[in-house]
Amino acid sequence: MGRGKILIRRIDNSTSRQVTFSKRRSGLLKKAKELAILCDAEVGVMIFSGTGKLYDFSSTRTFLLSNPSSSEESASS
Amino acid sequence: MGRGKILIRRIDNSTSRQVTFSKRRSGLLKKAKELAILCDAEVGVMIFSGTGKLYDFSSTRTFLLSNPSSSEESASS
DNA sequence: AACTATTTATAAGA
DNA sequence: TTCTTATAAATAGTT
Repeated sequence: MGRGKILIRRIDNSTSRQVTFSKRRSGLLKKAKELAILCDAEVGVMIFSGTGKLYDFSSTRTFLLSNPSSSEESASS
Repeated sequence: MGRGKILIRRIDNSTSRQVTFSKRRSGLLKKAKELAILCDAEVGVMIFSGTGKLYDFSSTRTFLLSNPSSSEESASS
């Protein structure tokens, strides 16, 4: 999906890995949200970066832990 | 992403909704797996269909039980 | 952080 | 309902 085809294996270069993490994390959370809306499904996604930072999405407030500070609630995409 | 553009809102027709659920569920789980591998991230996805059936993915066996800040497996940069 | 050439996902159809 | 394919969307590499 880009200028070239890639193999699905760990990206060695840490800068590239970080950039890809940022792009794909956004894409995954967006698709999770779309699935929940389109199909009326309950969807939860949790992503921890290498440094332990959490990025998540939950289609319902009480889906996983009811954490009010979770990061992707009702963002526009 | 298909023969036509769609709006992101609940699909009324239940047959279409089911077909889309099946396709997009697969796509979401695939992308979750790719993110985990490419970026060495911990990723968990849970999806419940309207009938309550669970589809999930976890990049690590202990995903839901471990402390993210203490899991530093194979970090090399 | 933007851009765009390409690959990939997928909405409709068969 | 599994397979196809035209098209929308995601994104890899670039600037």
